[in-house]
Amino acid sequence: MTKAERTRQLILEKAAPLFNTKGVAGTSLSDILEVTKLAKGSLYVHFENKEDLAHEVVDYQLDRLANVVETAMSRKKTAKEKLFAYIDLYLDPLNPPIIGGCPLLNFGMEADDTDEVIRKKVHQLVEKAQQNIRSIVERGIETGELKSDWDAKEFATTMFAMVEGGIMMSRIAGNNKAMQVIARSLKNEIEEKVN
Amino acid sequence: MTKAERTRQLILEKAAPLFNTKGVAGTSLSDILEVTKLAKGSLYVHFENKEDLAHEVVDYQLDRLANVVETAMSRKKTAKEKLFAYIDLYLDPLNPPIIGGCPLLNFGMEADDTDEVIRKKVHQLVEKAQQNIRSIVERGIETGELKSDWDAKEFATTMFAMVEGGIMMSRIAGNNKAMQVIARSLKNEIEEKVN
DNA sequence: TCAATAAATGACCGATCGGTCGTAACAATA
DNA sequence: TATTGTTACGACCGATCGGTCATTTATTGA
Repeated sequence: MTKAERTRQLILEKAAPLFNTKGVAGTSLSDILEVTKLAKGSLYVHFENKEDLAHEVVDYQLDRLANVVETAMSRKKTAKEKLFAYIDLYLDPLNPPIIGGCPLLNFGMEADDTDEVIRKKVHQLVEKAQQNIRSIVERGIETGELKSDWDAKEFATTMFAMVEGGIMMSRIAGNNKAMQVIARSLKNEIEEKVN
Repeated sequence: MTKAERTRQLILEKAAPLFNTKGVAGTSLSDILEVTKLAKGSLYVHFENKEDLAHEVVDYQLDRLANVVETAMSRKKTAKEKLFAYIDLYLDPLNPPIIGGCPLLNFGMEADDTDEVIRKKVHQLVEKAQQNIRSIVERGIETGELKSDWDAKEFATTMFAMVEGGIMMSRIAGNNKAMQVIARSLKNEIEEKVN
């Protein structure tokens, strides 16, 4: 890892939680300089401008999220276990694995009307996440673990919506009650589909 | 309505869609001056500062949302019809009744880490919306319209989460497919509980 | 080891930010 | 209609915004 690569990585790591909590518009370069302990000129060695940095930070955060999910699920064998692992990842939206909460929700809702580039990046991962859930259910049906009358695609959509909605509710409430109700409800629904 | 009241109302009306699409941090006073055709000093006749204006705009938007929901549901008689009316309100997140989309989602996700006052305002309406759904289900059970084994509170939480999650997904995707799947799924679930 | 290359610095820039205030225009009311 | 209180105005303020660049310092590879 060259010096440049290390510095670039440092900036992304330090800037990511700022953008994810305060938003892109709400985060200034001086905020980033403060946490990185770098001078302003250094930022521009590694990034074209604030917009470019924001886009790279989004990539960085979405990669992290994808990895967290991937790791948690790959540890499990059965479809049910994998789905439960996914749900468990989001059980505590007030102390989330990624500071500031789900970047899909945060960046997505800020960017939907303001930044087409970010919107598309977020969209890609939203699609991938649903595809992931869907594939697990479909494979579960194929192996006979899950009942075959289950609409995998529809379930993927509703499950994803419930999780994101639950995160929103819990973060707004300042407690995790909503998310716990939702997790229980989702797990019941899955349990009913296990043969 | 005095002159002051009219001007104040004008500012709220014109500023609301700006805040709801670009966010509070992403909206400048000059943006607001442009759409209101007012001079800067006028803003400060009616509001203390930008933060105060933002809080009043949030109140204004949440009142509007509450009214839209209230109006749509009060037209209907049965519990099923009322719940369907609620769902139908959100069927087209790309052309929503409130410009910029659901203010609970927009303001909520921006404010959860940055503005406690807004967070609490949003929280109140989120609670009220759930309570509303819950009451309708409970009354439906009492009148015998709905099956009595239905957990009204849990349903209110999951339904609200699904709708908000569906809005998020559709706005990020740039189409309404996700929301339509969710609406259909919710309506099926309700239909199954009708006696 | 040392020359060539790259990264880091921070003073500096114009633009824009949120906010103030003296003055002019207007509205309300007696 | 005259008077008084209110609203609207916009030049102005200091601070901060995102961004540049000549110079210094550090890294790299021959």
